[in-house]
Amino acid sequence: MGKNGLKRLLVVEDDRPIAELLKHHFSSAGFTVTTTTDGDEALILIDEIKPDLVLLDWMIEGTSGIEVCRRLRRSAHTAKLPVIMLTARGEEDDRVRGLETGADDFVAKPFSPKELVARANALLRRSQPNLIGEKLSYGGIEMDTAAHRVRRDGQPVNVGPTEYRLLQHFLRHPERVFSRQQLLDIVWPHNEEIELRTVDVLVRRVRVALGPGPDLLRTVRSEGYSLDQAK
Amino acid sequence: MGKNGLKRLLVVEDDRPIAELLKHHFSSAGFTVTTTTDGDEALILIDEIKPDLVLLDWMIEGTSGIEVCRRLRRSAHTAKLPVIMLTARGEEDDRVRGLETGADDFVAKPFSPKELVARANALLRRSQPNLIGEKLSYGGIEMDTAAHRVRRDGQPVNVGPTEYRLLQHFLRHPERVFSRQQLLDIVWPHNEEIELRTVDVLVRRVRVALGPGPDLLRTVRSEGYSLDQAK
DNA sequence: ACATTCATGTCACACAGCTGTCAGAGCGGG
DNA sequence: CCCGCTCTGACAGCTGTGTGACATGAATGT
Repeated sequence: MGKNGLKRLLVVEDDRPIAELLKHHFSSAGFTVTTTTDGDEALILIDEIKPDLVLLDWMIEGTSGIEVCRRLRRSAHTAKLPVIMLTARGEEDDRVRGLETGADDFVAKPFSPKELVARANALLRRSQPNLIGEKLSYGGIEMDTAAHRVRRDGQPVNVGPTEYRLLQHFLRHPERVFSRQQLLDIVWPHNEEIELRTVDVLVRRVRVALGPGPDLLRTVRSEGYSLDQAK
Repeated sequence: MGKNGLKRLLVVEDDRPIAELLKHHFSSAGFTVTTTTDGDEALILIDEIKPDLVLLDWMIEGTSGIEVCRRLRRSAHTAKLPVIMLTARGEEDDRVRGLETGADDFVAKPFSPKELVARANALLRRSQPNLIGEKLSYGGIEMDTAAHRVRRDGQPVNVGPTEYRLLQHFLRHPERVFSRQQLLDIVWPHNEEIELRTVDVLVRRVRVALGPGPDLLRTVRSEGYSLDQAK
């Protein structure tokens, strides 16, 4: 897993539009996405960037998707690397063969990007149990997403649902400024007709909830807020 | 994006009443709206007016909506152009196919104009974000645009928004002289009716903020300023 | 079903920090 | 030594943010 809780994803897909589509959706879902169109390059990239998950098109240039998957399974280093296979054909045969080669999941085109993201996250949760109980921490704040619990310096912290999501987002992307609008888009399920200033209030509530000690939610005037130790 | 922050929108819809409805609502929401009923004409218009967003009906004359979308994605120039698909049918199949072709969002008729506007704005926000964190540095000054933070020789530097933008511009173009007028145009959002001398003051404030040590902001008499190590 | 508690979004007001401008002093080149 | 340009400190106005209170609505417990 990358820093900041960002999940690294490698997309191996030679249909550029689809690759772009995937990149876009997975980026939005909090993945760091690398793409390649070539099977051999994929194997090299996997060594280099050590992704947490691979999306593998069935039919690609160079070494075929199915072959890439086999090789991954053969090497101890990558034997457990989660792989989702993509195929243009929806026949059961392919599905069976795909899973036989060691793919963890198998999605037929056309697919729904949302569903694919959901499956990817489900797979990550399964294959990296520490993800289901994601342990986020920064500057003395600890969040256990499994227990849905937050502590600061060991002391329990009480936050409401929205405050929790806000804090979680900051913990996943520390030391990075988000505008009020971005936070609304990300943290609020239905962001329509919600005042920007509401974010201020929520930030304050999180601050209060976190109790005394250094204020870790830095206000960046005219920009937004960030989770940050340094004042 | 057009001047005045007006967002250009192209509506491709052959049901005139609906097109009018859309035009009306999006105009109210601050969009400059162009409409067409024909897919082929849409492609031409997109080249001409370079919209920031396209609303694309599924079923239209000429080249179908789905095909228009595919072509947009194929061309590098328009590959990232945000597209929202509209369809009369609400079936998941269409939704999947719509997204597969590269549409960024998909709205089924009948739709709520308000919601559509909200989604359009959300999409625009997401498609033109400053997500990448630039690391700028020069002569001991470091700027992390993601964290919105500046250091000099490791020491945190406190600057206001305008000073930040000024410094950022210098860091992006070091060792290069900019006139006061140029700096006003670049750094100031609304540069109307602002005195040239004001730049002097801002430069000074940045100098002060950068603390002791060599003055990296070189005054070029009767020309302007530049970020420069050599005195 | 009801009562109660909790969470949430909004507002009004207070406050702090930022911003643009000015006038006078300082500086450098010719 | 003079002229033109730049630096500096002060200041008033303004924008953006912090804060407490409140009404509403959802969730919870009885």
